[in-house]
Amino acid sequence: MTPKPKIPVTTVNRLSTYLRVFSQVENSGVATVSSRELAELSGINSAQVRKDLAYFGQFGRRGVGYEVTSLKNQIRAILGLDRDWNVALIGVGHLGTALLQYRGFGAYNFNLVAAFDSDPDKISWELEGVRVYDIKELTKITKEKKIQLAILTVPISAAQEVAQLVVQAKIPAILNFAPAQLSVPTGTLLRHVDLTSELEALTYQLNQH
Amino acid sequence: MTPKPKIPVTTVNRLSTYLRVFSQVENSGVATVSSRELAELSGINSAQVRKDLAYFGQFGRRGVGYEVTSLKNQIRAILGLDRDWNVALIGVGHLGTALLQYRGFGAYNFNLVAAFDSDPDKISWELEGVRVYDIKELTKITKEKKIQLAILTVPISAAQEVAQLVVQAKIPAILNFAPAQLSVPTGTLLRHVDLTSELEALTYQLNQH
DNA sequence: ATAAGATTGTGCCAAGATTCACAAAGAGGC
DNA sequence: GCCTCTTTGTGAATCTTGGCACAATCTTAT
Repeated sequence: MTPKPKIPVTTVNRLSTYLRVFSQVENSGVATVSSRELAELSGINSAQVRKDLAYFGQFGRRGVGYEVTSLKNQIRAILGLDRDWNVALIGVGHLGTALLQYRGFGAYNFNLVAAFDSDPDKISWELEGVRVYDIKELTKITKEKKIQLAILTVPISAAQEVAQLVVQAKIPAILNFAPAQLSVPTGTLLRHVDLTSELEALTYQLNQH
Repeated sequence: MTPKPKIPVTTVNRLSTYLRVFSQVENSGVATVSSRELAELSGINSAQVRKDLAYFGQFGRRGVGYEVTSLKNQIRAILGLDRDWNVALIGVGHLGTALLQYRGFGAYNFNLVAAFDSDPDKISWELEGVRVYDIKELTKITKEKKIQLAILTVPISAAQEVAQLVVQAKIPAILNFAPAQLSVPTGTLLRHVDLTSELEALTYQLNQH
């Protein structure tokens, strides 16, 4: 039914940046903001800003700019942040524990509703109000708690195996922190955050003097 | 003197992926690998793989493929991983502490040689063998320990201010985990990892059914 | 009303990245 | 030595993304 707009992936990635800038601007009490100001605050070209926003509708007013609060809410809706998302964290090691404690996730629309591990010493613990379940219960708990996102913080050796369990449990999206190349069926969304490769991109450039 | 090859940034980002795949393949004892196999394991088009690798030299042998161990070392050298890098972690909160404990960094060529914070309760502590210094000592310790990379895990409110201190201390590269838009002078390298925006990219797609 | 000033939305082109497709080069069998 | 098979390296074609530049639209002042 929709006119099939074909939004570039790069545009979607930038929406988060705009959202961050809007929150910042909103706190300073400004009511409207122009694409030029937005460009300065985000480091993105102003024509790019206008084009990105125009993909989703005509949000601006010529001669004035964009109404901060209204556009912030529009972007939130586009990103699906006008509702809550239930998140599971799989792998309660160092990184997993830190993310459990990291209030950044819980703060907005992401509810960490369950954690999973295979280590009997960790199962049944409660960390920051989140219960740790046996990974064997993943499918059952996913249904019960309506989990829609899985954050993978398992060791590299277990990553592909656990990814398969996530797919079987019908969780439709994975954010993978394990430094492994995962293969999932089309239909499952997958994103990869690799701390080491971020550092490597920096050392590459440092290495070129 | 070099013929100025102009490597696309996207290519550099993929080198880390190839490196990961090579380590995996090497462990399974295979001596050579073709661009088609590499493509399957990495999810990247085989012509892309060949072109990426060809930017840096003629590493393959026609009819055979690429020699795994040799090419792995070549890529490591290109990324600057044939030598060690001294890393400082700034901001010893939940996420910072987790990264200190995360052996993934130390494992390869990244030596976490110092941590910094402004909280007197944390200063002088030692976590995982890494001493926590007062942020006021950043310039001094940077010189002493030859720090080349800074990982920023400070609260958003302090991020820009701390980034300025890092620049003043002449650390040439920053990996920023704070969900803030930092501005640094050209000459300082900056990369940004935002966990929330990664999740948002997923909810956007989930939201489109 | 009208004019001056600001700022959006977008057509168009340039730059960049990806993929195709094929000649060149090596391997291996006979 | 020659034929077949494999696989690289790369020119050309295609697709994607970015940025300029300007007409269209709105605001405000007089």
